[in-house]
Amino acid sequence: MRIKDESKQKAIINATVKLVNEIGFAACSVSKIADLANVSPATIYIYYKNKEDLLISTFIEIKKMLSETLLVNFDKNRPFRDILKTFWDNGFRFSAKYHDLYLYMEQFANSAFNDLVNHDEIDKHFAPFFEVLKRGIEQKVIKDVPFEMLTAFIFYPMMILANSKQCKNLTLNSETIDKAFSLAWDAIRL
Amino acid sequence: MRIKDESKQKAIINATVKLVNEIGFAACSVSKIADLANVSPATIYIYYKNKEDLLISTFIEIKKMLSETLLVNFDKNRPFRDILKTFWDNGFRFSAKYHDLYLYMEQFANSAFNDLVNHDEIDKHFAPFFEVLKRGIEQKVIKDVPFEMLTAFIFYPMMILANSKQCKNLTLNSETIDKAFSLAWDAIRL
Amino acid sequence: MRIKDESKQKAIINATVKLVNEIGFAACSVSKIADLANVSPATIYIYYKNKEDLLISTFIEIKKMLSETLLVNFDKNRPFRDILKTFWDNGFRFSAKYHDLYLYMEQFANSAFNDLVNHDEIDKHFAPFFEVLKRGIEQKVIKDVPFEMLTAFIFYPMMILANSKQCKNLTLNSETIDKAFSLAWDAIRL
Amino acid sequence: MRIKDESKQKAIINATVKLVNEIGFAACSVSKIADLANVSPATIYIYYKNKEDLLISTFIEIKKMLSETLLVNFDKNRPFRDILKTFWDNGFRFSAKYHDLYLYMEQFANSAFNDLVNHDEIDKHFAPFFEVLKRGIEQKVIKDVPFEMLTAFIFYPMMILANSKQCKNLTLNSETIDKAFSLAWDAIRL
DNA sequence: GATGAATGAGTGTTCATTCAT
DNA sequence: CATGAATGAACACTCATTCAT
Repeated sequence: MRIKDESKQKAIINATVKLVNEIGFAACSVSKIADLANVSPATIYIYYKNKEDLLISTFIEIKKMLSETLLVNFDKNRPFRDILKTFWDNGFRFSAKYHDLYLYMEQFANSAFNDLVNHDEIDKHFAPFFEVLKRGIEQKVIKDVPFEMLTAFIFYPMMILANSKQCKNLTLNSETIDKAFSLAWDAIRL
Repeated sequence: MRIKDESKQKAIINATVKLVNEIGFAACSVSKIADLANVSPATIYIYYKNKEDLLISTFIEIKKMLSETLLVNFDKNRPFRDILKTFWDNGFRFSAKYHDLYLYMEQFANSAFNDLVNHDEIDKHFAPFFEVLKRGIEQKVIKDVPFEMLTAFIFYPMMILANSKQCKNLTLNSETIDKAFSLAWDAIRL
Repeated sequence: MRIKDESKQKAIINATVKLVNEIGFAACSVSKIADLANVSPATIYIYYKNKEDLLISTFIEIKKMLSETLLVNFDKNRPFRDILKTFWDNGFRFSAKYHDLYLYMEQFANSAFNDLVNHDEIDKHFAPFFEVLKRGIEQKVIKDVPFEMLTAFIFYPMMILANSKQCKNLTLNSETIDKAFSLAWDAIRL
Repeated sequence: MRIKDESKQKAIINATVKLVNEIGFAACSVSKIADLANVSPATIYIYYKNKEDLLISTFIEIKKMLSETLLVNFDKNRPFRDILKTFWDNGFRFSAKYHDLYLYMEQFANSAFNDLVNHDEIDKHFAPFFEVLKRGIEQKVIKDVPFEMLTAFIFYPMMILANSKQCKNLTLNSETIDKAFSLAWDAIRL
């Protein structure tokens, strides 16, 4: 048995991401992806059960990458604000470095496919982040409100600001990123 | 000649919104909409130039409704924080009252169709909101940062919190809504 | 009872002919014709039983016009060759003057609709022409071959030569028309 | 992978030709062709880019066959009249043997599709025929008139006479074919 | 007489997926 | 493993025609 060609799978994923960004989820078909990836449509079904599986797997893959990037330089012994700031900076770094992946992630998360994803599985990768928030509440550094309310003022503003389509007039640089963080921090700190 | 039956157009819009919420944008076809609206597919093309036109027009209609709802009880002479709080409450009221419309709006805004919309036209309806922010900055009540940064901490957290799909574990009531507002306010105030 | 608006009917016929020439029979729809004629699709059904009736009636109308034009200056007492030459010139005059009608006629005659036409009815209008041929045979001026063979060397070459689409490189003027007639005449004369 | 089934393509072409003859160009739809060919509509799009491509390719294929048939027994050293007579006989042979193809060709040539064909490409196959005419003029055997005028008295009468729909009352046999040729020859000879 | 609204049936084409090689 | 051929079902959209006014 030959081994599955990893370069082919990567080509498929890249094509998927690129195409979704170019023409959107609805217009994205398996054969168009195959064309762009320079493989046969049938080949895609070797690597993925079906179209849904391809789209979902790609999403999960990206989410994993994001969680890994977010945790770079994570040191739970540093001051609470600094830890959050590191997350924040890492998030923007990811959005800049892997912009296509980032936009795919957003389109996916707001599509009907999102309902089909096992989010508990994904949340595991973000566990350290939730741990930090939990300690922050316990140590009375941040407000004692539900997690979802906290993330609504940390994660989502970040996602919007990092989304070039939604924020056309805002240039992202270390200055604006810092500024934005001060808003996020003010929102949640006690 | 027969006169245009307004109830038909309403049925088409309702069916569109409902279907997008049920099965998502990508899976939403003209004939499915027609079936749900109890009209012939051809009838849809009397009221709309094509599928794109139907989806965009529906989006704009909803945006208009939202802007109108946001401005209820708007009184520019009240204290700045109160004005914002009124916007905030109106936003959640809209999301509760017209939940389907709200979810449609979100899916649309994150789809590829969003690029086809003339956003300047829509922004006009939200002008009073931007005026308020502008005055807030001038009067040194809120932080002097770009508009898009301010809305990222007011509008978008609201949209996330009001989106039942994204925030499954958060019950919205006047208490949580007030609490969330205090975070938004802390984010932007000086 | 109001009287049928003759100008409307003319507009419909003109639109039909123009559209068939522009986009061809297959692409020609009732609503497109209605648009071009500036009437409602329903109006067409006041004047014609259905689309087929419209197309056929238009064809017959044109054929009638052609037969009338062919008979201009017809004088059975003139020499046989002169009579034919008059037919010949009249034919080219018609094709030049009513070029759109001419091309419509050709497209129609070669389409499947042609089978639906009562050709005996049309042939009546061309009876004088056949009479002339008959006399020509009797007087041993032209070859004694079946009518259809004679027309194949008079009518059809004329139709081809007068069809700008088929004969792109041939300029029609009195000289070339005369020249062509000499070929036709040589073909049939004894 | 499966290999392209040549019999399928042939079935598609046959169905196309047959259907055009039965119901005409305008009424001829892809799904009807697919039904008659016993393939899925989608299969047609494996062999042809679209409907237009199918119709045009079929036309060109037939034209090529015709040109090959016309050139059977072609010997440029025989007397000029004999060469033409051989063309003439070959033409009628083709029209009899491949009557459906012949009628398809005629309908196509008089439809709007004809404008989309690259006629220079087709004319190449008929080059020997034009060569013969050219030599005939040079050797002062036939009249010195434009090519299009000559073909109008050779090709087109032949096409009409061979078209059973246009010439219902004329039986084609070697006698009538010879007779008709004498008219054509008289038309063009000096 | 004249109209635009309304439609079921159809259009050409693409879809996600499977099959044979 | 990898492929292009093959497909039934669906797609967005237009058709010829009728209806109510």
